[in-house]
Amino acid sequence: MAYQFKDIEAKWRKYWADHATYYCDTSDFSKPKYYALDMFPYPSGQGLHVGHPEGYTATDIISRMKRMQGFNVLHPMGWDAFGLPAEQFAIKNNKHPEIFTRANIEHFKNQINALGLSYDWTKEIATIDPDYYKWTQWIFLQMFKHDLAYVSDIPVNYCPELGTVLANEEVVDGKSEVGGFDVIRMPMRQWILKITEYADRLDEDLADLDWPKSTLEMQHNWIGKSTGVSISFSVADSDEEFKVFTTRVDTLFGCTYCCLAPEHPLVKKLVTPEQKEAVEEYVEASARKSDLARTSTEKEKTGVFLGVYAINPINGKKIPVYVADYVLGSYGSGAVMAVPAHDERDYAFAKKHGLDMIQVLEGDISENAMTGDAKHINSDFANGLDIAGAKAAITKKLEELGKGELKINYKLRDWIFSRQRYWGEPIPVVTLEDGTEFPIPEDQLPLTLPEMSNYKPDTNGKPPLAGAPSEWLNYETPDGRKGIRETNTMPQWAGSCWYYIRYIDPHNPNAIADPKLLEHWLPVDLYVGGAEHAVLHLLYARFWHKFLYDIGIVKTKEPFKKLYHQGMILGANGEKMSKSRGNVVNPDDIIESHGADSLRLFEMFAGPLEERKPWSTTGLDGAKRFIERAFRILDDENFRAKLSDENSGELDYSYNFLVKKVSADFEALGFNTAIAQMMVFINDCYKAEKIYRPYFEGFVKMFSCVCPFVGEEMWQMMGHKDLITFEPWPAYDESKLKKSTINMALSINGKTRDVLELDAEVTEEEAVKVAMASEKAKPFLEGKTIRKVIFVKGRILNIVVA
RNA sequence: GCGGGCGUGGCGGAAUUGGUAGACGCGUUAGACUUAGGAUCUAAUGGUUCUCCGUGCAGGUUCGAGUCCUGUCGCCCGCACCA
Repeated sequence: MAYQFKDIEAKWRKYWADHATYYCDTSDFSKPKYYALDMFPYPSGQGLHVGHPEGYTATDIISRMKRMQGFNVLHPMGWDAFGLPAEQFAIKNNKHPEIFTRANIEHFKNQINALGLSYDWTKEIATIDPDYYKWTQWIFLQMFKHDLAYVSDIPVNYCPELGTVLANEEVVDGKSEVGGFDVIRMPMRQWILKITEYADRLDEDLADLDWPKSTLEMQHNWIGKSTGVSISFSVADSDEEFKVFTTRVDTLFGCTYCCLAPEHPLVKKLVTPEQKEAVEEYVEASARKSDLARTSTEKEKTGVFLGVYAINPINGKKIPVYVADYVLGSYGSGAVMAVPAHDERDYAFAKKHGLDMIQVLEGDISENAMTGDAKHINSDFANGLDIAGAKAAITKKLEELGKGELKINYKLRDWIFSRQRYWGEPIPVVTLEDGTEFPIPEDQLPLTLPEMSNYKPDTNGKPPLAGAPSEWLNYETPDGRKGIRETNTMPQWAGSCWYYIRYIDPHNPNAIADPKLLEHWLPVDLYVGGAEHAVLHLLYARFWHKFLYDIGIVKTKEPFKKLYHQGMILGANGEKMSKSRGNVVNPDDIIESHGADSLRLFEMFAGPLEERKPWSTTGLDGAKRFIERAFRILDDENFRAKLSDENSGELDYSYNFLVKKVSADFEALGFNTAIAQMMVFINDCYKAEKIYRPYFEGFVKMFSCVCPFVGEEMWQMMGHKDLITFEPWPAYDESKLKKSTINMALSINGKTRDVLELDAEVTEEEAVKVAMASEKAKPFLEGKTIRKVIFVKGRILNIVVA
């Protein structure tokens, strides 16, 4: 009958759906649990691309193996469904964004089901469901109550084009990550989450995670912990003082000027009348610059003298104070002490502005600043000390003077959590007439989005919800105080911060999830998704999880034990797939032409999961060919006749090695090599006189994890009534892996000269004897003296001659 | 500049972690079967002056190096004035 993939896939797709085959009873604790999670997709209008099935197939293979191994497997899927494209659709068509979003979800779900992924759809969630975002809002309220959410007028990344504020993480090169529009900095009233409060724990707990090194490193750098000293500089002839942060307090004697960021509040206060005009012009100019413009002038260090002087607390020296935009207002205290001799940036600034340079460490500063370690000079009591010693001595002195203290700073900043958008979770807080923030009572959740006639933000940054009906906007507290609802909404990240928790108990009306279930199912055992989320989503989710841990909701410190990033599938030409390059492959077309099993097999076989791999049409053909070769053994009567209930022993080694290798490789997500071994086994079956039926059944079980449709079909063809899904995972017999004879390399002076067939238990003397008789080795041994013999049993025999 | 990763046949990639380099697949070639096949099966397939040469390049350690060390070149990803 040949391999009719369309019929086979349609048949099992329907069967699995009708029978809810992959339902997971999360309250069944009788078996060990395994939680395999995919990063849930944003249901875009384009539908799935071929990158989606890659990660999804990986977790699906693991899920299927774990089920066979007797685990209770939770393998859910859902929708990260708030987002910009839906809002833009709403604005354009003046229709509710949910219409667009629900249609996309429907499309995605059909596509995903076509791939044969063993999701338990009874666990399906969407972040836009009020039953779901009720709990997103609930978590926010808990954060508010624990002082982790607050409102502030702060300079933010505002994108006029998108009409909203963006998080620092959402701004790339001064442009919005979505759309690539210009982003400017301006002060606005925003909700902020104190992620910095968790900076230390987010950093330290990275050590316990089984995550890609690069991702751990990225998070570590993003948090950017640095230890230094905060020093107070008083302003000469004034009561004012300002603080600077430095990691090189040892160079304090070399400080010849100070710099304030343009945003620093003291700039306006301190500037002298003579310098006022120049300074104000400079401050305004840098405010107008986008982040991109500010960073693109990397080499050029601009700044203006304020006209005032500060006192270096360590030696009482008067030094000039500048305003310069190479100092960031958002890091440390927004002010620095400048040591041109030992800091490259200060060096460049000092050269340009003709400022003094005092060398305080030995070394050459004629061309560049000297930033390495050396003996201190010109540093009074710190002379002769190295960096560490001078740091300690000067810090101690500053502490005695009351002018300095140890301080830890982070690059990580608090998370700007509000967006001037319609299509997001409403923030469940009301601003009362007296200006205070009132969290709405929990029994009033969910706070649902109101129906609107216009979804557009206004040009002043007023959110769309400001135009909501007054019944929605006006609020009265249970004790009769009046107020106006918050009209900002949460960012898209909110819903994805905790979705893995809701899957465990998705319909619970009374709690985020049943505590007993949470304790049993967390953490997630395996989490697979794109590397583009290495900082954003994964850092935010860890932050929320740690908060939920602190308030006793979850019992694990970290949400995701093991993380894997699937590599991107590139176009056939090795370039990134894109419409403009015309190299986009649509999974629907492949399912139509080759079938979902072939698509899955190809994507898993193409190369290591984490590597980027080019698409290959011939490779896809090859995947299908392999399925056909395996299928033929049951389908073709000549092959079928070879199946035997008696073991001829021919395939003993091949099969047992297969089971061992596939078990280990699957566990390590090494799917390409596992599949290669399956191919070897099928090749061996083709050569064999007889195929021992249980061996072939074992093969089909493992094969079905990669190709579930044809796997299930073949299982049925072998006469089974029950599904292959819950069959026990094959075992292997270690004793069958021992060969009686082995091929051992014979090398002379390290170069392989012959391969000897030897008894597996051969001794060194016997091996050497055989080696001496080798025709191939003879020319290299004749007339030589044996100096040394290296014999590694089962591996190699190396004879050193001279 | 800093951090992370990677360089192996015509191509995607293997290599028991220091022990026969090139598994498996793609492609190519030959043969079989066939009215025919771009289907299927079988076999061959790193290069080569037939003796060697081969894992980006140059050294080193070792009986033995794709694997370890030093230097160097190239590519990819992230961060980027963080004081």
